[in-house]
Amino acid sequence: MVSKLDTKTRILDAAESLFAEHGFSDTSLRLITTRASVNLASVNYHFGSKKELIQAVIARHLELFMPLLNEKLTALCAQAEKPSLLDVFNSFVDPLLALEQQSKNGTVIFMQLLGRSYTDEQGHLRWYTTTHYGEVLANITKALLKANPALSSQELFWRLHFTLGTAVFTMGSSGALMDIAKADFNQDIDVEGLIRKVIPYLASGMNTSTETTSM
Amino acid sequence: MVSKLDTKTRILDAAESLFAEHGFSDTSLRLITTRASVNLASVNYHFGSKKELIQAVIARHLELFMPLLNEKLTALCAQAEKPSLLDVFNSFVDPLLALEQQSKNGTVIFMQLLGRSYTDEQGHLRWYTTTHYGEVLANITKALLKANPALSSQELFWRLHFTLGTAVFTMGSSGALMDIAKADFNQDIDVEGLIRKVIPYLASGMNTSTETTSM
DNA sequence: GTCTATATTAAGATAGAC
DNA sequence: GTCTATCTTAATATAGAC
Repeated sequence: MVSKLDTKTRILDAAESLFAEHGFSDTSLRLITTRASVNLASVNYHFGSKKELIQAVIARHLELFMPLLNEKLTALCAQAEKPSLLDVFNSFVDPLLALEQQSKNGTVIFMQLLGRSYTDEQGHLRWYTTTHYGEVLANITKALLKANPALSSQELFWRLHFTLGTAVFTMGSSGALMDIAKADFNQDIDVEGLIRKVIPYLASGMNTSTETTSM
Repeated sequence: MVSKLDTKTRILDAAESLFAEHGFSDTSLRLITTRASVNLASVNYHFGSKKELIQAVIARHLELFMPLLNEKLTALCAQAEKPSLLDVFNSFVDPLLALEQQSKNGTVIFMQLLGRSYTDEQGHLRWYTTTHYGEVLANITKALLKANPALSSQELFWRLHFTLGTAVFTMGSSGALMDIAKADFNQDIDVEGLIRKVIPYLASGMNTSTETTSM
């Protein structure tokens, strides 16, 4: 079985890139099975329905990403009495880049799926994530609070979602953004470069004081 | 003609809220016409196609929002030699809130449409906006550069998109976020409150220096 | 497990009477 | 301008042979 990837994997690979590119609704099973070079009926045989295929695609990424992130965060919290916000956000870099190895463009696809899962009708993601990875989410807030103890849990809640929005939108449209950067500024930047570019922005937002400051 | 809104407006009103809620693809013409209490065929009579209806919905918001924003920005640039970043971002508040008067939940719907226009396959928006409102976009960058002259045009490009991501995501999912805030923190916040809460975050990100800083 | 063939449903769009 | 009725296409899903 070294020869070729099995049908189930081929479907997952094709589905994830098409979902990320066109969204869930605009990606038909015919499109998926054609790209995967498998029979149309095999999706329902292996996954039961399109809905369950969507879940499987998202789950495959989360299963790789979440444990890696959890490791990094617990290590950071164990080692540093008061980590910097940059340290906390930098903990996301390796787990995100690890997705590149699982599938081509894995990092970008993962972020696009995150964004679509939040907005598209199929917003099961929030529920799925919190029930399956509640511990990791708790560790994220724990690390951020160690880095910035002045944050109230309310403020942390809001800023976490501001952060998520920036990250999802930026990485999700990274293809277009990198193209523009190349055309307008002759700037070559890859996914890792983009991640490292957005992190200071995120850290700054998480760090700012609530009061109206003079700038 | 004081009695009832005309068919065309009824369709636009129904379509915009459904598009914002379910996305373009997941909203059928049948759903729209049912909610608008008009005949199915009237969409094609008045707009030609679903695609053109989508454009019309977006255009109606932009036509109200963009001139208002332009006024604020030019006034700010004329009046202040070096406006603060908070001043620049505060210029968006009134134009955004003006959308509330055009249609119920207009502000949130507008931001949701912005987000969907960027991600959904129907990403004509970037083209439409730049060709129709290039002057306003230029004034946005002009104001930001006056407020933070240290920004290179490259950095400004990236941070503008970080900003857009935060705003679109936050406002677009504001319904869910406000519900959670109420349930978890007993915090009552409305759309204007949310806008005012995100602005310091945006200003901070736009202000931060590129260098790795100690935090 | 994989294939062909087909059932079923729902979508966008239009013709033509009023 | 508005309505009913219908055309055409494409989607998900399944039955049943191999």
